[in-house]
Amino acid sequence: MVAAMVTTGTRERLVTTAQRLFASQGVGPTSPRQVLEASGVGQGSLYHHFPTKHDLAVAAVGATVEQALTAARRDLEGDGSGDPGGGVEALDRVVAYVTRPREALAGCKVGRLTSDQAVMDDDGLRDVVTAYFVRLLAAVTATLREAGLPADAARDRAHAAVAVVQGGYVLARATGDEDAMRAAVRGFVALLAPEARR
Amino acid sequence: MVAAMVTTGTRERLVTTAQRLFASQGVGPTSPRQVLEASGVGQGSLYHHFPTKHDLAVAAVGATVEQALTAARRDLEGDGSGDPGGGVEALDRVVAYVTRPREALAGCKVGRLTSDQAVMDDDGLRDVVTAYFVRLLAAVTATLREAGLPADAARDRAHAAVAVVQGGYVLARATGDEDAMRAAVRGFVALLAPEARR
DNA sequence: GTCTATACAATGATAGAC
DNA sequence: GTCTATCATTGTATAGAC
Repeated sequence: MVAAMVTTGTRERLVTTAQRLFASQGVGPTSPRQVLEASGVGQGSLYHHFPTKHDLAVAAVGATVEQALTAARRDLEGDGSGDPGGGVEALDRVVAYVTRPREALAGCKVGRLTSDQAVMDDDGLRDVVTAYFVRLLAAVTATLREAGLPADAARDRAHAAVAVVQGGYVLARATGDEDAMRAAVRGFVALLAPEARR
Repeated sequence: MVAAMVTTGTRERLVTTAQRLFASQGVGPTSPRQVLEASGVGQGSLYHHFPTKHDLAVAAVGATVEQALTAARRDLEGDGSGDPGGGVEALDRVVAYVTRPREALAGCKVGRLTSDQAVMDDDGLRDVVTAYFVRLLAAVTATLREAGLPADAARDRAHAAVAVVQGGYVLARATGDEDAMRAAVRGFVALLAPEARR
């Protein structure tokens, strides 16, 4: 209970450094050597805390996924009152989620991993990515149901909403223009909530 | 004029093999050695035709992009008559484009490259990817204008349409479920063309 | 727990014979 | 144009001292 706060240790530094490198280069192309050099720890330290690259990747990708999911839920959850009008209306929360400013040119920290062969070939890592999208889709679907959509429509539109964001990242990176994501989101929102209060 | 047909040579075999490997593993993770072994040619042959991996990648990615663009245009172009009713209506052609059956679990052969650091760090390769999406977006935008949308709305909805397809690939790969792409597309089409003739 | 040194395979390419 | 042999570098660890 006393030592619990002092955890800005080597292990944590390795994880945050790995998160940063994974986000910018992907998991496959990032070597353990790069991580230890960028974090300033020695060879032995990394392999003490994380015997293999897989172990480091699970820790770093897991942390990234938790952070991303937390951010999405902040957008999507109402005030819990259940009262229409008690918080922001459900459809507006979905609009808030898709329109949230994003670093479009960097790509989605999680979505990009679906093209990372080192991730998809590793059962443990792939499961972390799968769980992220399953939970994200469930949250968006629930919010759309709250907005009054029937189950099938809610499910399909939730998939479309998340896909527009993911595809927006792809378009922004491909064209080198972060407005490409904004255009995609605008096009979708105009259809989903034509009267959206902006 | 005589020799022009006999071109099922070593060079072409290398390109098609590279296309296949790039599509399944990405460009970065595919080694020249894998390409020459899979195509059955010798070390020297590959490096004779393509002095560097970059040269091989430009040829293979360029071919893939041309094929993808040709397929998209087949969906999007009318019969050229300009007559409403002379061919399939413009909005239906956009619906045809987004609903075309795709190997969702494999990911988009071009879109995946935006997460491939080896591609994005190479000016020549990145330009090929950029050109693909610029031309694809232009084609979808033009078709939506033909459908009667004003310029801004056509541009935004075209971005949304292409993003839904790209994001559909991401969702399908992430969840391991090819229906995820179909759900995203269905959700989008229900909004874009509620009365779509299916 | 952390450090330096080392091992061993794969990558991307070159050399030079045929 | 194609082949075999070779090479320098990087990736992923392991060994063993402190």
